[in-house]
Amino acid sequence: MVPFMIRISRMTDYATVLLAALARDPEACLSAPALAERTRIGMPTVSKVLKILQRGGLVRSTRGLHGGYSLARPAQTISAAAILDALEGPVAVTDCSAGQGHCEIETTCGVGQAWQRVNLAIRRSLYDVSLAQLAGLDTQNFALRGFEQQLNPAIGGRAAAALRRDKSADA
Amino acid sequence: MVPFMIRISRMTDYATVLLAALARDPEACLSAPALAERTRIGMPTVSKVLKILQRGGLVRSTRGLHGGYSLARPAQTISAAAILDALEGPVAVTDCSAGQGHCEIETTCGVGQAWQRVNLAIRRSLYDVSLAQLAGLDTQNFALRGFEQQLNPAIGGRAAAALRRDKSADA
DNA sequence: ATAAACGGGACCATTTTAGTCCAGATTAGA
DNA sequence: TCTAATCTGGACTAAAATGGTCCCGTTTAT
Repeated sequence: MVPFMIRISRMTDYATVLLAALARDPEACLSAPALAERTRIGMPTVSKVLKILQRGGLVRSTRGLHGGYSLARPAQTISAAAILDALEGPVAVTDCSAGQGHCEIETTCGVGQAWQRVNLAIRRSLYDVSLAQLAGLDTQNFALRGFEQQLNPAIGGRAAAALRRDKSADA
Repeated sequence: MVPFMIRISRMTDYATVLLAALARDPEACLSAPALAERTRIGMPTVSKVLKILQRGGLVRSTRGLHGGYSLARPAQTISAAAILDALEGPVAVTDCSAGQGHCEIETTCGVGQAWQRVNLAIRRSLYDVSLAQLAGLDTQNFALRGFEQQLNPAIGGRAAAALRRDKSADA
């Protein structure tokens, strides 16, 4: 297969597997041990990842006896970008773009700006893949378009346009 | 600033800075020490990165006294993807997609396929940014369009257009 | 009360990354 | 031919990130 450039951390991988499992049982409240068994991922790890997803607002948790986890919203409305955000968090493209020091080279630092463009494009494509698709539940492409727009206008279906606006605003 | 998801390793960052410096002096043959001074990057590190770029075919080297480095081809024809490839090398998206073991979960492994799509989209956008743009030398967008298409028809320059087509077609 | 579950975070081992250094090969110029 | 400047390859170490485990406190149905 073609060489790839983006490395998804193993934790993120686990997250999608777990989310996929939840997506398959939308109404159920699955406990961490139950999910560990279904996914064959180590129980402590499952627990850890679910906690992260909970903080990220992607899953809803119920505590106490018979507690467990379920998706916070329909699988079609959870984008790959949202998953990545929850797991990897905001990451700067280059030290240069985030930091403020040692960048006293003449024109060199027009560099950062072009990477921005790359990242926006990437982000756009990430918004166009839903958990439902990742889980293989939704063979229809780009299903989340309408949904996400409705639920969260800030990031939603118009993500691409919004991002493009951001870009020019920041530039 | 907007949160980003892709982290570019520091080495890759250095690489773009070095390549940008070379791009600014297309005809010159700059030595590693000279580049180290211009970029304020540590000399040993500069040397290391340049060696990698040489192996990756992005830079041509001249040995011996008065030796040095220069771009192997015009800055417009070097894509961000090529730089990433040289530095980071082929990386699998998920362990799942590369490995063969421990993936005996039922339907879970429809997962890999959707990530592929994400990665292709990313790759496409990576092809649409040239070193010239990264270096801030080419304010005109998508300059490598014709070039790279000519060099490698399989991945060529219509990437952006193709991307746009993908999106609107599926909407 | 109790047992099963989530929540937060400390903790360590392993891997990856960054950066340095050295010895060998190459070549222009004196 | 000799020398000095340069690239080439790889070994090596220190630091940081990552993956994974464990513990203890809180919550809650029975």
